[in-house]
Amino acid sequence: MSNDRRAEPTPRGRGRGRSITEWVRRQQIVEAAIATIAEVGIGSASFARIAQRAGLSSTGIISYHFAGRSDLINAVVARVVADGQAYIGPRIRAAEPGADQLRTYITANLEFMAENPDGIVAVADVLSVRDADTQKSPYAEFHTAGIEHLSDFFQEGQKKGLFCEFDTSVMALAIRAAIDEAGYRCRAEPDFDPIMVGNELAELFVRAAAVEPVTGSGG
Amino acid sequence: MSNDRRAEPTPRGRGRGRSITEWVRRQQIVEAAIATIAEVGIGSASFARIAQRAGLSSTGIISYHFAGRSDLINAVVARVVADGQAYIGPRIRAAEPGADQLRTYITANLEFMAENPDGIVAVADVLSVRDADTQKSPYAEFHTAGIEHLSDFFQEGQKKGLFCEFDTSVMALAIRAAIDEAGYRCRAEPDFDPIMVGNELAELFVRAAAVEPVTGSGG
Amino acid sequence: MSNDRRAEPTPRGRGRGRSITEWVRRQQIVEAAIATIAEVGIGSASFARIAQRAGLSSTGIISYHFAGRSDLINAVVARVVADGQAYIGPRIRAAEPGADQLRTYITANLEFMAENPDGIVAVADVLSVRDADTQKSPYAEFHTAGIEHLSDFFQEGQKKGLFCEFDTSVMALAIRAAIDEAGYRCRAEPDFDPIMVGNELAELFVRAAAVEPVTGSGG
Amino acid sequence: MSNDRRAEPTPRGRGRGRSITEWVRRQQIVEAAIATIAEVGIGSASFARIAQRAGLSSTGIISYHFAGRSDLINAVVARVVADGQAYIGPRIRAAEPGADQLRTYITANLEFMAENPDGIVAVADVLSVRDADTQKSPYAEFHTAGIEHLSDFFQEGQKKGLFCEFDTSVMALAIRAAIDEAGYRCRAEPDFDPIMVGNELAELFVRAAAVEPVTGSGG
DNA sequence: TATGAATGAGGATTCATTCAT
DNA sequence: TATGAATGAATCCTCATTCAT
Repeated sequence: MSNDRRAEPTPRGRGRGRSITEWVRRQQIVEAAIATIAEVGIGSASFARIAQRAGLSSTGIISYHFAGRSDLINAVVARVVADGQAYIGPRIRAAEPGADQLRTYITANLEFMAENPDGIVAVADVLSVRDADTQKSPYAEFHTAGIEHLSDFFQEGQKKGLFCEFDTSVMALAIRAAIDEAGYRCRAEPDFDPIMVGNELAELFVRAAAVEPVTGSGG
Repeated sequence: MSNDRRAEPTPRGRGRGRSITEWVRRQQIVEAAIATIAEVGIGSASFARIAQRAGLSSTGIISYHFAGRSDLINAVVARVVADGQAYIGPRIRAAEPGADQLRTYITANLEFMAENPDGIVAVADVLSVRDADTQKSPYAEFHTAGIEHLSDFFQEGQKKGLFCEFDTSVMALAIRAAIDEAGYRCRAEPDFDPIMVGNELAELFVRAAAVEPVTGSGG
Repeated sequence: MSNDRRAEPTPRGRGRGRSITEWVRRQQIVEAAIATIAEVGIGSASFARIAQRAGLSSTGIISYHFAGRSDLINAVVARVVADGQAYIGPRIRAAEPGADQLRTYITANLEFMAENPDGIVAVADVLSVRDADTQKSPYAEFHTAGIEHLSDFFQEGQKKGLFCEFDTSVMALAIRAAIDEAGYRCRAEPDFDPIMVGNELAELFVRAAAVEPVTGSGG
Repeated sequence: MSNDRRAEPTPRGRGRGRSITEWVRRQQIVEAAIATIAEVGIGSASFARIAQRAGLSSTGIISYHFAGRSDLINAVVARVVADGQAYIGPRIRAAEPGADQLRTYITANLEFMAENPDGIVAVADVLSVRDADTQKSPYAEFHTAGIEHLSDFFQEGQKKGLFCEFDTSVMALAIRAAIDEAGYRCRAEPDFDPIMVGNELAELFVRAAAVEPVTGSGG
């Protein structure tokens, strides 16, 4: 009847997982959304398709658990980012500062990708969407946050003499772009070998960032 | 989303420019489409918006000149790719084989981007779209073609000893990804300086591909 | 919009207040409904909004206590009408027959309105709703009952020579309409002074109904 | 896909009736809307029902000709108001200032109503709708404009000694409310005789507004 | 009794496309 | 060729209601 502000005595928004049932449903929907986006693309990932994949009998239930499309997509990104950090973080912290950490960052990303290709593809797809008004991706914060983090990592490394001189944000941009692009390939090309590509990318960027000629790079 | 083979009373599809008016109209629409996609994103670039920007009074005219949405988008990609090749090709051929050509490839790409940001953004956006059925980007051929071309370039270079050993397709992938990502930034961030980034990226990848330690970066 | 006869496991409909808790809950919901309708209008007064205002955590509880939307709205009207009669009735009975009672009827209505604006607005709003099938307001009985009562009052007055000749139902209609309209204004216009308007309306209709030229207004 | 601002190279909004076809369709839709609102009420007058009554095969066509629900409803109100003014205006101008004009105003309104009951009911219904946010009727301007006009009429009359002293806005409110209420009755009650009621109301308010005791009311 | 979750119908609106002018 | 009007499928979302707990 009207397009007024919401009014709901129900979960919807960021219902910090009040009940366990609700949390399970949200996860279920988020996972279905990830799979759907990865399969048909964000542009075709309608509530109907997501509900269908989740085995739900109605799209209304998605609207019930999420405040709207953006809320769902935010949850998708948050989920993948969280999973990724849980996977990658420890590995990086276990690596030695400098080239080793850089290598680990890249290879861990691609390993995670190998195990979770849908998530990576879905997020990359989501990030490519721009709002018609603001012209910016509403979900870009995760992306830029990741890149800035990487940039900081290089800056510290440079201070410690672990890396040569270069613009750290450009380096971060290039690495992140390569990883994301690899995500697409991972799904599009059956032959794509993420582990191999990870190693190659790692050596590539280690060469580019190394403080001095990398003599015996990989071996 | 799918629809084919109809009794076509008139030009439509690839009507290789029946008349000159027809050709002009197609160009006009393609340019409006590029600007629109660059501005609001492929997901919101409806025929209505494109027609509006082109100063057309009806969306029907787009359907008249193009066999469908895909046809128009193909034309968009083809146009940008052609423009890009016209800009970049000569510069590369003028450069010396090896590192210099690589530098030129990257910087020329970003120079082109600086002069034609809409095109780059539009194409990058278009390429992110996947067909719901095939799961593949219907426009990806241009992309993969470009990458394979770049990969071939490295392979030849390696044969001639101009580049060190690395997986050429991974290197090509990384470079292309960095350039495309830069395209996004170029539009999203007002401070983004494509020329500077081009130079940085060029040196970055030259270091990564160089046959031996790059001592003096630019010369 | 239509639905009836179901196996009712519990109170629901007119369960004349099985328990006291039940009665309290119903009152609570009815009051929330009145406030909600008055605020956002009958068209936007969804169960969700009403439940929210009532501090309930589920809309299900409304469905539990009321047989349906109509049942709730009926309760709303009944409640306001009852409150109104409790307020106005004694005042009228205390007044002298004829013009004085008429004055009292009108001013008491507007006094009640001044003290209970939500109720009046809500009811006026509710009465404006018509059922899609029957084309009649399902809640109109209260309205027409009120008007007929007023009409009877005038008829008796005319018999006793207290009022001049006029169509009593038209007079009743006009008075009731003026009072209801005042209700809307009361909420819509911050400056609206129900007491003043009540007095003005009272004199207006006394002039219109008086048996002979009204010389001194209040006496 | 997105809820962005419109983009349309087509009529939609107030397309001041560019083409004649468009104007005809708009009229057709407006008339269907009036009939539908009058029949099932504003709350149930969905685009689907209106399209059905108008013999349209799709609700999309309504969205095509009107910028949205509000635009359509505005057109409904504007149409009825225009028709009403065209009917009533000349009659009032032909009447003599003072009581005669007042009588004419009321009777002409009810005559118009007798000939066009749907319009009156529809508008009254529309005006009863409040926006959930602003709490005000988005279409109320016509209403208040009409009342203010009437109020001015009385004020001038009072200056010229044609009417006795009373609050002119309260009088205007009462008259307008009575007329609108009559509109409802006109549809709800088969026996309702608008001409008779018009005459009764006219005399009623003439008595209430007359400068001195009205001896021979109608003659 | 109360709750949260689920349901499915129905809401307006946008979209690419078609077709008679 | 170009236009405006029409189409109907598809979009997200809200709603009152039901039901197991």
